[in-house]
Amino acid sequence: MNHSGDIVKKLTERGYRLTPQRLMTIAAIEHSDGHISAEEIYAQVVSKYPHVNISTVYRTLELLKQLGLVTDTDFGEGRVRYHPVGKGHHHHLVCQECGATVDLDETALTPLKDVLLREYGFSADLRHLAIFGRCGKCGS
Amino acid sequence: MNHSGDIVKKLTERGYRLTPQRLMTIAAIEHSDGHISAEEIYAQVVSKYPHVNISTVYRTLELLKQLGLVTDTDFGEGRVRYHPVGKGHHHHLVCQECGATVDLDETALTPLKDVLLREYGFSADLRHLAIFGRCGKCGS
DNA sequence: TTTGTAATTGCAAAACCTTGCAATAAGCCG
DNA sequence: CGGCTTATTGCAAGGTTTTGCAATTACAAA
Repeated sequence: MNHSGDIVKKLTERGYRLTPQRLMTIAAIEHSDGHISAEEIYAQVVSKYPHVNISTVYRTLELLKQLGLVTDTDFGEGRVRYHPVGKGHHHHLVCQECGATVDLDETALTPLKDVLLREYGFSADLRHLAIFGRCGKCGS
Repeated sequence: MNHSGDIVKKLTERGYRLTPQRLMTIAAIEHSDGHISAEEIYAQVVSKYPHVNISTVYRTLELLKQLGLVTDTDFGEGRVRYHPVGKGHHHHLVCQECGATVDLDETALTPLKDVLLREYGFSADLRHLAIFGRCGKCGS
């Protein structure tokens, strides 16, 4: 498991510049509970660096996503939430009826990943998914 | 397998009103190749009924989605594409490197669906998914 | 430490989708 | 057919995210 600072290290390794905007965006993600929205990140960044633009936050998030350092997940809230890959791998079951969410271990998706690789030669990026449906309490 | 007209039938059965806006939106979906965007639907509707508003198209799509008559799938294009459920069930593997997409049979997701139901009592709505990753040609 | 260069940012605008509200019209009933 | 009720629509505004472009700045190299 990675720890705080890993994202910064990987950015420098790959030759990306360490701007204050990027550092603060990364800090917000790493210090979050692991499911933070762009707006929430932006609020934290602005509180210490008022003239930062939210589009810079979005561009940093896009970069981190491309580099495989964060995942973005749509929980059906009308906005996406970000998760540092280093903070552990899991998925979510989201009930569309009552809104309840249950964590799902990474291994639940492993068989599917293996089948896609074996039968289609396709390396699926199945990280931090939100799977929608109906939970037991809400019936079939 | 359903055929054209099924969506309209189900709407009336459930007591929804058959407005011209809805009928034209439904026709556009049913006559499409099965992966049509809201903007494309809207263009078709407007060509015959110029004063229709795109928010009405979106509301109809949301309704059809709730009723399980269409699926909406994000292929990573910045907009969602709609598919009439009656036109057959399948998924897509989308290569994030070269953009190639491969169809995947519905059955590939059945084991996962079964596990979620058995072990979590969760009835997952795994219809017409886009699974992102890297295809064989683009390497692991 | 200064300079040069190209990556990065801020800003403004736009794309996609949703929502509140008053006006409209579908379908029921007489 | 005509009126009634309430679902549905159009409009305008707003939320989330992306993008083009000129200005800025991180970092490498002198």
